[in-house]
Amino acid sequence: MANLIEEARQAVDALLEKAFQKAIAAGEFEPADFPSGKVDIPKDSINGDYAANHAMAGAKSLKLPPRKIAETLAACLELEGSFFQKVEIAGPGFINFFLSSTWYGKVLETVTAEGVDYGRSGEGKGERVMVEFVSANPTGPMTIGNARGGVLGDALASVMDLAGYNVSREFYVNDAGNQVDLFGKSIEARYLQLVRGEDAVEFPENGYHGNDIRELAAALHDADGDKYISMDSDERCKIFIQFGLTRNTELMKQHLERYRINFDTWFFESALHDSGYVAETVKLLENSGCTYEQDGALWLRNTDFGADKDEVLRRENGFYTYYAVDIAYHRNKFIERGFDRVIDVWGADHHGHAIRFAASMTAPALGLKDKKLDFLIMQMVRLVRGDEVIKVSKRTGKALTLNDLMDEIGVDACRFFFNAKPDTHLVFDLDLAIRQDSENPVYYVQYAHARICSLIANLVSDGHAVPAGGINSQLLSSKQEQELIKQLAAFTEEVRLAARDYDPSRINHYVVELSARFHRFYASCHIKDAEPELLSARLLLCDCTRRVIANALAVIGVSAPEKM
RNA sequence: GCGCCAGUAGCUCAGUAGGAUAGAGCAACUGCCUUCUAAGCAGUAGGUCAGGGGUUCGAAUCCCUUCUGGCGUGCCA
Repeated sequence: MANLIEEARQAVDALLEKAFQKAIAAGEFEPADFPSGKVDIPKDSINGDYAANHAMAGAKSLKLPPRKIAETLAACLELEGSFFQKVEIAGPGFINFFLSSTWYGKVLETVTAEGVDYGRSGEGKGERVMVEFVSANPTGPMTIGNARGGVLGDALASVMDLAGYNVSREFYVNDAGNQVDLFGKSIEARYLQLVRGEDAVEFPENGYHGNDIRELAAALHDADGDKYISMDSDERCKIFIQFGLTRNTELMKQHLERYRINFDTWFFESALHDSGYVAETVKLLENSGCTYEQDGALWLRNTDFGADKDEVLRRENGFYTYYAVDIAYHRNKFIERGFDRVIDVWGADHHGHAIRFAASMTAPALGLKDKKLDFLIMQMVRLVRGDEVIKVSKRTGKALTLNDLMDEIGVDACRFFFNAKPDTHLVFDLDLAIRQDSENPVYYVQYAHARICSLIANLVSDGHAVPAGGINSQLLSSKQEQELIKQLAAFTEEVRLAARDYDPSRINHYVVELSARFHRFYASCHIKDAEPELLSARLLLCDCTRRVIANALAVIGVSAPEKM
């Protein structure tokens, strides 16, 4: 549960404050408050491992030039026994701290002691969080957009779990509404075409043209033949919808499992209708006076809550709109199920809705004042093949499915590739994806892991053992060794930031950098032929690296092979 | 029109709760395997951080503005 970066930062701050008080006592500074500065990790370690800007921040209150303040503070510092071995003054007045072997040793001890839990922190304080993601329409197979939303939501949930939140993953199944009716009519048309011939039956306008619809119709026809012909269309569609939704939902579960996503709950929209919860929620809004009737429909006066337009809750025909259902659904998440925070992972094509919807959720009648609703809006995936842009649409059935994609590039590459920063437009080149082999960074990372596993196995078979601790960390003195250890130490902090920013792609970059540092270490430091004490220390360093790569890959759902 | 997101090396992208000389991978070029996995390492070359203003000790990062691209602005979800 240790955040080693945070500990080092706090250590710098504490050392400086102590030096500051000492300087005042010695009459070097006029009495003043300790200037609040920032402790950063410089890009170039020539500027130290940690850099403090307190001297610049305190220039005004102390009425002294920053460099002078820095020099005085540095002179008063007591580094004996601390995480640091020396400081330097540089640039406009930075105080640069250089880590000591005490700290490097502590990092390896911590990783060893925490094992699979290394990276975990109590940052989230057990706050109950729901991440709702994918939630693909059950009217067809999942697409490449769901591939992105899937890893994003899943990895976000993992990162938040590790950061100490109590996280639940949910898939919302839209098994009601217009789209579902259209789905039924599409299957019906394909079924009738099977019986009466393709040209004898008209396909509904805006229907779902995908092959999966034909397959559903064929499955019905294979099983029950012409049995549904004589039936009333409404009744027939009801049966077809039931059949199609059940089958599609089952398929989505299978494919998501293959994609290594396991939802805690599958929540069905129909349940909100059947239990009267939608009606109850709308009534609540109606009673609070923030609705009005116009053109026979019931409207929510959303402009009262800061939105740019009002919304229809109930149509003239008495049916509730998706908007009303969404409000009910989110009220259910917070009120009935008690989540403190809900994060919805939505595509950018819903961002307008997200803004207006967030406004609606502040309606006092809903009683969600202390609750937090956040949206993780991910930009669209642009599908291209070389220079050609491929237009995808579930309706026209031209989409590349998630399952096809997993067949082509594998689950690991797929998860790694789609775990990109949410707010960048992702260009997915099919040509590139298909020949994505050793060019893919996922292999670079997996190779590092496999390399370490093999290395350790060889040493163990030579009679060496991974030490449980107690190594001489002073021996790990090369630049490559120290850079590697610093990266190991950063994992917990990286997880914290990924959770804070809702950006799990940070873990990708982290683990690529960690692997790079390992490869550099490996190329410059031999282990097998090192002196016993050094061999032991390096062996532990390798083992810790293996551990952290595995932990990081686990967070983003990518496998860590022992052999490649 | 208004709103959201983006624009960084030839390509794909890091870096954005202000920090020091803007980084990596791919592609190009040069080295390194009879010794722990060469799916690797070391090096060369590549930049008006879209343009312009501002804020300050300091701006790719914050503010304003222009341009370009994607998306939204449904009684679809």
